[in-house]
Amino acid sequence: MPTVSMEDYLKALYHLESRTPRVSTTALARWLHVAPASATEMLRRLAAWQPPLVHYTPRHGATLTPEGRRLALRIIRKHRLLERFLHDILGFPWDAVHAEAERLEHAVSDEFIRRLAALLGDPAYDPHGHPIPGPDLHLPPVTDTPLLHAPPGVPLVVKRVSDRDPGLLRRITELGLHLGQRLIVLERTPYDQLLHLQLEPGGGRAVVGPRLAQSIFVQQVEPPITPPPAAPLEAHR
Amino acid sequence: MPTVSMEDYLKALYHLESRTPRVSTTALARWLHVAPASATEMLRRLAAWQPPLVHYTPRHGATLTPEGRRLALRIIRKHRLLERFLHDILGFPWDAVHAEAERLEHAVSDEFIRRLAALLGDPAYDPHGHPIPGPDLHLPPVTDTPLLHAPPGVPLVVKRVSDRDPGLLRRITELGLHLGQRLIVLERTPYDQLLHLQLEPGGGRAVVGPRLAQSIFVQQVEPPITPPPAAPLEAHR
DNA sequence: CCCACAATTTAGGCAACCCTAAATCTGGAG
DNA sequence: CTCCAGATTTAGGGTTGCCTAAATTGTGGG
Repeated sequence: MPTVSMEDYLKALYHLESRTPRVSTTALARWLHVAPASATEMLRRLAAWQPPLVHYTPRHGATLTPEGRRLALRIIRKHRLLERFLHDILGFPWDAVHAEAERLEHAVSDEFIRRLAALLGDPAYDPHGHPIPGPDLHLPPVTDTPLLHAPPGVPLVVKRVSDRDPGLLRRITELGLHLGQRLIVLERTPYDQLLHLQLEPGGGRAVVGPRLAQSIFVQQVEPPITPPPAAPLEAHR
Repeated sequence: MPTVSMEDYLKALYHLESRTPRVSTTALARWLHVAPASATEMLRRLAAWQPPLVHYTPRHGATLTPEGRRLALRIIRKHRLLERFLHDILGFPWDAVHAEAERLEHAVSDEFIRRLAALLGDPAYDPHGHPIPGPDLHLPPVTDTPLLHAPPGVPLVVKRVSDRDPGLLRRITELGLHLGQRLIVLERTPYDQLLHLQLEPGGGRAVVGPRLAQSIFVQQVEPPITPPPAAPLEAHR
């Protein structure tokens, strides 16, 4: 695999921080497919940066500093705008844009990105539904949840899908799912091993396993003010 | 300055070979702004490649092998298509596209270039008038000559300009010159120190020194047999 | 024909990445 | 409160580039 740059480490830290406030060396290494020792080395470098890009306490993980977060978001902006370009203008399928953008994001200048954003009409989301940080690097709040944890019986919309695994994206497409797709969770088998879905409109059916259900993010369609008092099917978490 | 990759060495060798069949270490090093020792090192590596990318005789310079030339042309194709894109679609001024393309050419995939070429309508020339190798890496024969050596008194057209020096490009623009510009060499002072030009139509005048005159390539207007290929899309800004 | 000088290569180092194998911590089970 | 397994870091190397300084070598002028 191609070598991983400092920028990739910042991006990875940013993504991982949304799950755990402190990111462990191992989690970082696994995310980037490098050896733990390589992650340690880079964390030391990032912490030694002037100004520091991470707070790093050996053996206790790391967090991005504001400056580190700023740099991470700049790259994420580049990445997602490039994905829009690759998809909308060059016509790449959505399972191919990630890998291509991954290489380009390190090569494009800020000026390039300014012009590209203007050309694309300052899009707010990438082809997988991830929000694109604005020029000021702001992001809208997250309002979707993994399909895996979505309540059954209520109408949902697909808002976002993970993009790192092309195979996953292809499977999602094959299931007839796409951004904006409406669906309802009909039934979940014990331990969330399988989710039975009804796609709307058209009433198609689909069954997804937990890995897929964790990679698809949905939102309720009629934003509920009052949760239905009727006893719902038991909710697993 | 950013680090220079193996691909850059191949490109440099390709360009330099059009001047001297055998390229010296020093010429290569100067072209890439690296120390001679760095060029020596890379020549050894390129010659040790499997298959060899250069024929290298220590102390007597190097030549590209067919395989090396093929790789060089692939990158040049990427570079020039990217320049067209940056200029025509993103609106970069023509003195800025080279530097940007220089970074991007190493990051884009072949698939990206296929799609980009289609989007652009398979252009034959980059914004500076350099021919773009086709997918088969073929190039049209060179039919232009440096303005410096153009005959006086006959109508000429600007066909191509060197692109490595943004300052030069800016000066060319300021002089009122652009691709397709018609002109006549009125007079050359001894030793080609200065060329007096008449621009047509409009009859403007310009005086250029030898450096500029060597960076501008022209062709006589009443073309011998072959009609000039379609000029690249509109002129730069 | 020789020798000095310019061109080139060699020697020895540095930076950013990577890895494996061998220490060394840390935290949770008992 | 101990002890161990897993997590992490350290040690020692590798690769692609780059550089300076010190040999070399080839060649053109005398």
